[in-house]
Amino acid sequence: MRQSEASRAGAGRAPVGAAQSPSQTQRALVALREMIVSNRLPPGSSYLESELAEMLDMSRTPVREAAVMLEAQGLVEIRPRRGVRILPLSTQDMTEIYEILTELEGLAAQQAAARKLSKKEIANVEGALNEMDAALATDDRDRWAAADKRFHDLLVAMSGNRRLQALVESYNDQVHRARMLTVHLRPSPTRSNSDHKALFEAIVAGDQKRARALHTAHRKEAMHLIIDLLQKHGFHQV
Amino acid sequence: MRQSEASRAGAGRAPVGAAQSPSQTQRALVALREMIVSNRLPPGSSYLESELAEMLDMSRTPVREAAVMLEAQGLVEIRPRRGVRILPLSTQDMTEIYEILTELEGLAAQQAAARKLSKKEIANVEGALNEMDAALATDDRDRWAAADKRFHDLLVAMSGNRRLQALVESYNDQVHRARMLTVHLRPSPTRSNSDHKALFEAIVAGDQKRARALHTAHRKEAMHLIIDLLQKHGFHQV
DNA sequence: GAATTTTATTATGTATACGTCATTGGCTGA
DNA sequence: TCAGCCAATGACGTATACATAATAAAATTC
Repeated sequence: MRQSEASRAGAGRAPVGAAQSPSQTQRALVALREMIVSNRLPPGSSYLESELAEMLDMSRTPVREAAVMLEAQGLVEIRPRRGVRILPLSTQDMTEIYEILTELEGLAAQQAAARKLSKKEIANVEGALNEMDAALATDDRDRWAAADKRFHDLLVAMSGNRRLQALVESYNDQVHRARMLTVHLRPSPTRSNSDHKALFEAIVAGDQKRARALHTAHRKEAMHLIIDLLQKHGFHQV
Repeated sequence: MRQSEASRAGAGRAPVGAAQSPSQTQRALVALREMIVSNRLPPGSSYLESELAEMLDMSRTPVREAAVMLEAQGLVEIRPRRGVRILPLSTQDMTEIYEILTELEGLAAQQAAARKLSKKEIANVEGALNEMDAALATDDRDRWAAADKRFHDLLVAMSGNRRLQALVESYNDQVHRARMLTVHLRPSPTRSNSDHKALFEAIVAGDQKRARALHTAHRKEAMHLIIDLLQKHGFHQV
């Protein structure tokens, strides 16, 4: 029946340098995370394990396993007999997360400044910066947000601390919805772009103190901007 | 057979104000984490899911679920067909974790200083400080380590940021083994105690900058101490 | 008519079943 | 003796089965 198709499709998909085998659990994890982050499973809504299993065309087992992982990441809550609930974030939650992110990314910026960056790393960051400028010129907010995310991801990767990278990614997932929401409500992020450039210069120059200070200030500002916007527009939860 | 005894025992145990229901998964999670951080399951060793299930007298399902959670926490690695492996930490790993911890606890100290602490909070911290002094007087290292941990846990709790608390706890679990190991190798932690007191004074005085700086310095020192000790004694992995 | 008890439904937690794939030991051939 | 192949064992991933507990619904009594 259904499962056999699905597993064959899954097994047969593996293209050229496929990672390992896309296990059902992995599929569920990726699919659910994507659906949550993209707001297709809206915050506050609940789903029975069996519903999700049917959605993803697999049995409850891998869905459950993925749900456990997502709960560990703070994206959902598993409530006995009431299904998997997509966690909404209050402004309080947002504050908690941004405080942590600010801190961790500040550390990343400092460590990145302490390193000797490769040509490729520099080129990648410059690519992201240019992309942001281009997006700004046409006021393409989604494109800008994507490039902004890329810039921050690259920066954290440059820290060389893998755990730091994973951690920041995880928390970014949690606030992604809110960020996407406010990116269309906020004023044009010209200031943000110049911040990024100054920060990058400090990193390349190896000025650790300055890199950290600039980044921390940048993030704090972004945090206040987002939280104020959410409150002004009456989103007490996202 | 076995399971029926076990489940009856589990269901029947729930004493007076029992949390929720001690599900098998919860039991497995708690038991495994305890065995790992206490070094009863030594780093580098591997266990088949079926072995662990037998150890804990339950089926593979809850063991697997708990293993997934522990993997998310970074304590184990699930290797297909090779069992659940207790992750050893290299000095590189220790460095990564301590860098993050230093940062997060520094933030916690700052935020604690920004708050008005309750009488109870202050009393608790003072209790831990006294306990450390007492332990120091008899050079009871295990007792000192327990009080030290309590001090740091209290401090993070005082930040008021729940996520920060959970995060720090999680990373502390990961380095717990190494800390226990070195606490017997290090010189008497008199310096540590005076550091703690100065830090606490800064927090009570509401001096955020100073609280953070003191804490960061304290943690950095501890990190170097531990890593140097491990290297000097030839532990390249723990 | 309302409240309470009883029954029925249903989702979950956990055990078990089962096919697949990897690894290991033996066997064959040189 | 050793390299390479093959078979067999076994662990895992995932599906399914099943008992339990909770909720919803229905029925009965005052």
